[in-house]
This record gives sequence, C-alpha cells and structure tokens, in this order.
Amino acid sequence: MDRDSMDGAVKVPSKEHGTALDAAGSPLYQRIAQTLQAEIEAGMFAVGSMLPTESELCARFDVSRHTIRDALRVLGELGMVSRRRGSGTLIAAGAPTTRYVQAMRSLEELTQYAHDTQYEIQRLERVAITADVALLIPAPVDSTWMRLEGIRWRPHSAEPICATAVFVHLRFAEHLHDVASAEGPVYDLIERRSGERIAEVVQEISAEPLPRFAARALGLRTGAPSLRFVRRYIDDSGSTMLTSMNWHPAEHFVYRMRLKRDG
Amino acid sequence: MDRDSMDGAVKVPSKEHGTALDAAGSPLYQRIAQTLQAEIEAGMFAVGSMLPTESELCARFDVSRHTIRDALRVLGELGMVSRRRGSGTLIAAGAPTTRYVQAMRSLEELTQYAHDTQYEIQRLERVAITADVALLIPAPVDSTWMRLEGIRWRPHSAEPICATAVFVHLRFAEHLHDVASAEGPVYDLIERRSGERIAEVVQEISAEPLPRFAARALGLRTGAPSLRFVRRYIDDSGSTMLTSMNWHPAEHFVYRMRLKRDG
DNA sequence: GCTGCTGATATGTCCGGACAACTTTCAATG
DNA sequence: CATTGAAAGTTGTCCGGACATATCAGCAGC
Repeated sequence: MDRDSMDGAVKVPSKEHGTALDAAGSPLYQRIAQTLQAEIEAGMFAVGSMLPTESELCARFDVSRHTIRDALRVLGELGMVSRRRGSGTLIAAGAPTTRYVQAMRSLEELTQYAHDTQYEIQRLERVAITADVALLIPAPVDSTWMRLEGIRWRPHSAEPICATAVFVHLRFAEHLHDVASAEGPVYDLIERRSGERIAEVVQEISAEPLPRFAARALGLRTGAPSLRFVRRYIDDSGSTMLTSMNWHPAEHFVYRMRLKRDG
Repeated sequence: MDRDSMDGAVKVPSKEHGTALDAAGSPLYQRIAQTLQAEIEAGMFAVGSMLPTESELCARFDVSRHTIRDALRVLGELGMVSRRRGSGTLIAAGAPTTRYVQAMRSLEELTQYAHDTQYEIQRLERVAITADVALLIPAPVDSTWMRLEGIRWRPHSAEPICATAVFVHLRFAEHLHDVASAEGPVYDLIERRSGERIAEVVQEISAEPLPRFAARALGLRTGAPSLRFVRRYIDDSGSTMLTSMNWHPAEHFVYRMRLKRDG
C-alpha cells in the first residue's frame, strides 16, 4: 500500500516538474538503471524471472513511465533484460553480456584478403559429397553440391595466396553459370543474385597437411604443412548455403583478429 | 513557410492523435529512420555535414519531437550519425557500420580452453628479449621481461593441449610471485592484482614449426607442424601488458569462431 | 587583437496523457 | 474436456509541453 516503504536507493529530493540532475551528477534514468542493475547482480531479482512492471517501477521510484522506459532501455542494451509487448520484462542475465567484441563492416574483413587479390577458378562441377568433406560442409554423404576449385593470387606476385574449394548448395546452381567472369567473392554473388541473406558465418582454423589437389595447384608436395580455413555461410533457418575451404602454405600467412572491450 | 512542400516519402494520412502503424506495417519512427537512412546513403546529405535540426525534421514529417528523436536514436545505433548537445546531429557515415560482430562475454571464450583445463608452469624467469620474439611481443631487443613457460592439460588425458610461453611486462613482476599456485589465466591475475584493465586483445594465428622448447615439452620433434596463437593484451595507452604464445600440435586442435549479422 | 559575456539555438532530460498491439488468464460454451 | 472469446494486464507508439545544459556566434570591453 504505502509506496514510500519500498523506495530504492535513488533519492529524489526536490522534484516538482522535471529538472535534470536532481540529486547526483548523472541523469535520473541512468541512476535508476544502475540501481536495478546492482540489484539484479546482487541476486535480488532471479535470472529467468520477471522484473516488476513499468507502472510498479514508476510507483517505486516516483517517476514518470517515460523515465522508467529509458532506464529499462539501458538495461536492454546491456543485454541484462529482454522485453516483450504484452508479457513483461524478463531478466535475461545476471551481469552485462558481451564484454569483448570483434566487429567488421563486411565479410571481406573476415577473410582478410586484400581488395585487389584475384580469384582464378579452375574447375566447376556437380559432385557427390564424400565422407571426408561431409562433416565439414556439413551435408549428408552422397548428396549433390556444386563444387568450385580455384586459386587466389596477389596482383603482381608469382606465388599464390591459397588454394580453395567451395561447395555451394544446389539451389544456387543457376547463379553460378558465369561465376568465372564475375567480380568479388562467391558468397557475395549468391547473396546478391538469390536475395537470401547470410545470417551467420562460422569459421574454423586448423593446421592441416595439404590435400593432393591443393598441393598441385600451389606447386607444393602433398602433405606439406598448411593453415586451413573452413567458412560456413549460414542462412536464417540455420542451414548451410555454401562452405568455403582455403589452404594457405604455412610460411606465408598470418591471420590477425582484434577484440576490444566495449562500453 | 509552407512546410507541406518539403514533405518526404513518408505518408501520414489520417493522423489526429497518435495511432501506431498509421500507413504501412511498421511504426512511424522506423519509417522516418529508413527514409533518412536512404537519403544519407543516396548522398542527399553529405557525410561530415549536419543533419537538419530536430525541430526542422518535426516540421518536415509533421510529427512530434519525440518521434523524431526515436528515429535519430535508430540512426545513432546504426553508427550513421553522432549527436552532440548544443551542436547538432553530425552525419558520421554514409552507410551502417559494423554489420557483422563476434561477441564474447569474457576473454576465456577467446582462448576456447575448457574451464577445467589445467596450466602447469615449468619455468619463471627474467629474460632479455631476443630478436625473434621482439617483433611478436612487441618490445625492444634486449629489454627485460618476465617469461613464463608451461603446458596446458586436459583433466584426465595423457596428451597435453599446448605448450605456452608468456611474456609479462616488468612492472607486473611482483604480482607473479605465487603464479604457480594461483587459479585462472595469467592475464586475469594481472588485471585483478594490478587494477590495470585490458582494453584490447590482438590475436594472431599461423601455422609454424615447433620451436625446440615447445617440442620437448610436448614430447614431439623440433620442427613438427603446429598451430601457433600469439595473443597481445593491450592497455588503454596502447602498450602491451603481456603477450602469450601457444603452440598446438597440428592434429588435435581446431579454432572456431562465429560471426552473426547484427540488427 | 584577445578575452569574456550574452543571447540564440540545439540536444538532453522529464513530466503528463492517450491509444494500439500483444499476452495471459479465466470463464463461458460446445 | 477442449475450444472459443472476452477481459485484464503489459509493453509499444505517439502526442503535447517544460526546463536543463552544452555549443557557438557575435558583440562589448580591455
């Protein structure tokens, strides 16, 4: 009944209309967000349960609904709560999530190939998936996919950067007819022509001996040490659109990534 | 004078009070944001110049200031504009930035070692930096650093995961005296005890032959193929706090990362 | 010419209210 | 018992207004 008995750590002394920075040095909605964050971190609200409703929080802190919504928006951006119309505010995490992020503007930054490198396609064929690549794509053994084989070159260099094998799902086969003369990476071609969007990319990096076809393409012996990248391009439903495999000779390639603390 | 003459692509037909979804299927502020985004991308507003003020946009779209602010907040989250109180809204980019992100809650996810792996320290010493590691740390040749040498084990396995060499800046030497008995990774120890925060991590992955000390620790021959990770932990000022180097035997390790399209 | 003040202007914060859209609950109905 | 439908509750959207605070241009004064 008496709402004053459950006030919470945020003092609002004068308060007649709407003056910023009432008590402390930071805005009211930020202080409310900090109070709620501290209470969630302290376990006063259990993860998985519901936060009090907006109107209850309005009463508790004695502020307008707009101010409460600004505070809840801050918690949402921290990943601590998730909100659903009609349902309420769910406490999603006991602490701010995603403290370190690697961000890139485009998928080209993922591959780290310079913009002026050239891709030479040596082969384009329909193939039945063998057991060794079935796990990598992933796809059922004996299912049919399009397979591209090629080499990537630096502009004025005699040495190739890497050998590649790209497996593309059959439903995109029609978009590959002139892939040899097209510009840019294969996934970009597929995304532009089919209209399907890449929702996620999974990249696996490992040290592997060169398979025969890659060794031949690179002019090295089969089994020579190499750095292998397998990139799966995945759509909204979670199924693989295409998988690219790249073998880099061991001596000539370093993959670099940078993570920054966010906030 | 006549504000109707400069209306922009967003139709607001009926409109008497504030009904959601007036014309199309999405809220008004989102449609306004999309309109402005398209205009910026089309070059109608130059990058580096100022967007019209909130009140001008209110007049143009014939909506309240609150709705305009919601739209500008969307553009801000996309990284296209940056706003400054008293100054105005600066157009920061011609297209949404950082479309793909890899996020992690802690740096332990970067290393991908399971939580229950154990780190056995075999050596702790002051060393003068030699030319071959000077570039990796990076540090001047002949400068003095602390060097930790060790092996990481899976709990009930006879085979080690990797051999490691960690170089720690001298100013943290005092925090390493009982590192052998301490829990958790070295960077975490340093961060907790020194109070200095890691602002950034740079990781380099390459295929390298095993150096002698690592080969001995892993029970393999020198020069055997391996996957090497070099991680630099960097403070706010941009200087390296510590650098960790890890050699994984080629057959037993795959580094996996996942990037999602955001928004 | 430089400094400092003043006023205009822009965004930030906060209040109030109203209706829309969605979810959940529960009672009535078949 | 299962299904439907109404009602209550909750968040989303949008309007109006007011004042606070930061920025900048211009002007007066030294």
